[in-house]
Amino acid sequence: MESRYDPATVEPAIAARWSEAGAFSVSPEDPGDPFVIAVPPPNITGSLHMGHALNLSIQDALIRHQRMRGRKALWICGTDHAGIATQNVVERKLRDEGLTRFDLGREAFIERVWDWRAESGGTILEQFRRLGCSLDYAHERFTMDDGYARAVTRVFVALHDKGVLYRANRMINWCTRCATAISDLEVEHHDVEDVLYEIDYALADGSGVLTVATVRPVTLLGDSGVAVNPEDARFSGLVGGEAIVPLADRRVPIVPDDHVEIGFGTGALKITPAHDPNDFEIGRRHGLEEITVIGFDGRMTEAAGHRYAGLGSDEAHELVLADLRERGLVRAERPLHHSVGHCSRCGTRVEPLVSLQWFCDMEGLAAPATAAVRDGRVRFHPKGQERIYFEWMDAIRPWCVSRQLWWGHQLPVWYCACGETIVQESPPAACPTCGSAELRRDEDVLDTWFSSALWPFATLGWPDETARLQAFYPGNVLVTARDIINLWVARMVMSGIEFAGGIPFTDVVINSTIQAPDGRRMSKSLGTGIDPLELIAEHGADATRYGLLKMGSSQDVRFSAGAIEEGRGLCTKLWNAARLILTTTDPVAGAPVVGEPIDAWMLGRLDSATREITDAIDRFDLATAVKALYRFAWNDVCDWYLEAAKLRLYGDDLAAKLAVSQTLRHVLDRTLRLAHPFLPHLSEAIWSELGQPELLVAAGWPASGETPIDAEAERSVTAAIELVVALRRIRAENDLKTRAELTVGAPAGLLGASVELVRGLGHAAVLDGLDDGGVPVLVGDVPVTISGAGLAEALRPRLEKHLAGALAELERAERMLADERFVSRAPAALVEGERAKAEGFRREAAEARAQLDELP
RNA sequence: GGGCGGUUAGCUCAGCUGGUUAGAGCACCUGCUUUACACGCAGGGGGUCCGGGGUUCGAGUCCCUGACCGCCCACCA
Repeated sequence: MESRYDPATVEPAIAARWSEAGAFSVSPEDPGDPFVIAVPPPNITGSLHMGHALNLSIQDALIRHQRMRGRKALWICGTDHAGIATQNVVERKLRDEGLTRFDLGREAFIERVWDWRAESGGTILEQFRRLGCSLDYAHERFTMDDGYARAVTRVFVALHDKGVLYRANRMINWCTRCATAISDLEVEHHDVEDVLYEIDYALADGSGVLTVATVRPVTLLGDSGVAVNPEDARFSGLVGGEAIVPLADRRVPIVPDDHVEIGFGTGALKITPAHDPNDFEIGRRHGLEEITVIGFDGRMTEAAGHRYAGLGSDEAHELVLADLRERGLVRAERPLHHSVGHCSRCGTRVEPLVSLQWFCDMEGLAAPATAAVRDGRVRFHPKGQERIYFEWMDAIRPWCVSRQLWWGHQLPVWYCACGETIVQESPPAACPTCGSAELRRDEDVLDTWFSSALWPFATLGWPDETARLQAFYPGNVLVTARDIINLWVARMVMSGIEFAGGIPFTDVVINSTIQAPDGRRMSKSLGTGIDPLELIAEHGADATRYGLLKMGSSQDVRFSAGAIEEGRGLCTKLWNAARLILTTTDPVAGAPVVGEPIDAWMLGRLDSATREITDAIDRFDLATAVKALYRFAWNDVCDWYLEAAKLRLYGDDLAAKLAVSQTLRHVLDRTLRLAHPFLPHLSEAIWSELGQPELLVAAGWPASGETPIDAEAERSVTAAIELVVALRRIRAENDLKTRAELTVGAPAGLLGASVELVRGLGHAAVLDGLDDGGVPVLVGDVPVTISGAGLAEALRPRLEKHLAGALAELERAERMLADERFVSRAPAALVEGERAKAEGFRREAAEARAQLDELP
C-alpha cells in the first residue's frame, strides 16, 4: 500500500477494474428487486459542470447503496441530441469554413452532425465515468437512435390520432437568431429598461387625436386597431370610430376591450395582432387584420412599407421614431422597467410572431399527471418543490412542438398537393385521397423535450414489449435540478401515464443549485463558473463528490472549496487509518472480538453510524449521510478506537493483539462499506488491500443491530473518555508536560476495565477510589481526584472559573424557578428537571468553593 | 405582478414537532518531529442567531412587518 493516497493514480485504476468486471451492467434476469434511476441525459454538446457533478453524485450514491443492498440496481445511461444546442455548435464549425447549413443541404448537414457526434459526443459520458458514476454504460441510449426515434414517432402519431396534436396558425415565440419557434418554457424573462413612448394617432373624423402608449413604436406599421377600456369615460365617444395609424396612414377601428387597463399609459392601446400575444388575442376577438411587418429573419417585411422593408427591426425602430418625431407625433417618453422574453438558448429577445406550427393540447395529459403527485404516488424531495409542478400544470397551455431546425426528429407528416395531410409512422407511398405519389414531408423537427419526455421508457425499448421494459419500468427515483421540473419531469410523468402504463418513478429528488462563492449564478459568461474537472484533477473524484454532497443540503448553496478539501482530508485519513490497520494486523477472519469495553463501545458506535447513514440515504438526505460518515470515521474510529487499539497492537499480549486485530479489520470492513456510496474509488482501493475476493461494489450493505449493545461497557468507556479529555485539558492549560505524572482517583467501580484506557491515553496512574491527597475535580457530573506535583496550585484558575460558571448557572436556574408563571405553566417534568439542575449547580459550586479553600 | 427559498462564528453550513450553557468543517491562536496520517495530534478563543413588532412561563425555532440575496412563474402596452 502506497504511503500517500494519490487519487490521480488510484481512481482511474479502480475505474478500470469496475469497467473490466462489467460491474454496473444489469440484465432482467439478475437476482433482486429492481431499483432504477434514469440519468438526466446530458446534451452531447455538454461538458461536465457543477450542476451535473452534484446531480450525479447524488444518483450514484443512491444507486451504489441499493446495489449493495442486493437490489438489481440499474442506472439508465445515455445522451440527448439537444436540437438547437447541437445544431448551433455544428453551424458554428461550418461558419469557420465559410459555409452555412444551406450550402450543404439538409442531408449533408445532418451527416455532419452525426460525424461531429461520433467525434465529440461521447466526451460528456467519459467525464461522468471519471466522476465514478456507476451508470449502465453497456446499454447507452441516444435520443436519436433508430429505436428511440421509433418511440418518438409512435407518440406523435398517437397524440395526433387522439386529436390533441394539430397544426394551427398562432402566436408563437420566435427566436430570430436560432430561426425557430420555441415553447413558452424556453423563454426566459429578464427585466429590461425600455422607453414608453406616447404617440398621437389622428382621429379619422378629423376631430382630434388619440394618444397611445407603446415601447415598440416600430410595430405600429402593423397596427390594425386601437383599443380602449369600455369603462373608460375619456374615450366613450370614440369607440366605434376610427383612428389613422401614422406613417402607415391606415384607418383602423377603435375597439372596446377589457384587457386595456385604464390607469396604464394613456389608456389607449395600439393593436398589432401579428406581433404581440395580447394584441393577437384582442385582434381575434374583434376580427382585426394580422399584418406581419417583422419577418422570421427579424427584418421588416414588404408590408411595413418601402421606406422600412428590409431593415432590421432595431434600425427600423430608430427610423420610425425619427419619422414620428419629425412629424411632432411623439408626445412623451418615459422610462419603463418591465420584463421581456429572451431565448433561453442564445439570449436573443424573443419576437412574438404569428406562424403555422404544430401544437399539443396538454390539459388531458396533465390531469392524471397532476393527480399522481397530488395523491402521493409521486413524491417530491425536499417537500414543497411540487408547488412548481402544480403551478404550471394547473394553468397549462398548448405546447408548440415544431421547430424550424434540421437536427432532430423530423415530423412524421406528409402533405399532398391536393390538400391532404398524412400523419403516420412510416412514409406513405401515395396520397390516400388523390393517389398522388408526389408527397412533401414536413420540414420541421420536434422540440428536443418532446423526445426527452419519453426517456424513462424509450430507453428500455418501448414501444416493443422488451424484457428490459418489463423488468425496469416503472423506475424508482429521478434526481434533477429545479429548473427542469416542468420542462422535463412533468412531461415524463404525463407521457409515462399516457403511453407506458403508469408513472415513471415514485420519488423526485430536486438537487440544490450551487452558486458561485459570491452568491451569483455560476455561469461561463459571468466568469463565475468553477470547473468540476479541475476539482477532480486537484483533489480527486471522491473528494469532489463528498464536498458536493455535503454542500447540497438546502435549496441554494454557495460553492465552498472547504467542503471539497474536507472530502480530500477524509480520503487521506481513511487511507492512513487503513494503512495502520493493514500493516499492524495479520489477515484474520471471523467475527469481531470484544476484549475490552472500548471494543464493545466501538461496535456500538458502528451500529449507530450504520443506522444514521442508512436512514439519511433513505430520506435522500445525502448531506447528513456524508457528515455522519465523516464524524464516525474521524472521531469514533480514528481519534478514539485506533488510538486505544494501539495499546494492544504495540503491547506484549499476543492474544489481546490478535483479538483487537480481528475487531479492527471488522471495523475497517464495515467503514469501507458505509463509505462506498460516497467515496467509491477510495473505499474500493482499500477493500482490495483487504484481500477480499469480490469487488466492494457488489458487497453487502451493513445491517444495524449486528451486535448487541453493551450498555455497561459504553458507560465506562464514556466516563474514561471524559476523564482523558479532562487530563489533556489540565495539562494543556497548565503547561504541564504531556507525560507529566498525574494520578487519577476515580469513584470505586466507575471505570471497570476501561481503566486501561485512562492509563494508556491519559498517561496517568489510576486509583480505584478517590485519593484523599488529590485535588477534587468534576468530570462531567462525576467527581474524581487528580494529584501530581504542583497540580494543586495550577488548578486554582480553573477551579475559580468553574465556580463562577456554576454560580451563574445556578442563578439562572433559580431565577426560572422563582418565576411563579414558569412553575405553574411549564410542563411538570421540565420544572422538575430545572430543580434537579439547580441542585446540581449548587453542589458543584459548593464543591468548587471547598476545593479552593483547601488549596494552599 | 404573484410565489418559493435564504439571511446563525471571519468563511461555508447544521440546528426535528419552541424547553439546559446555539454546533461542525475551514480559517485563527497555543503546544506537539507521540513509530497511520503535519492533508496530522492535543488544547483554546470567537456568535446582539438580518432589523422592528408580537404570541408564550420560555423564541435561532411560531406569527406579523421591513431590508437584502438567489430562484420560479406571469400575455399590462
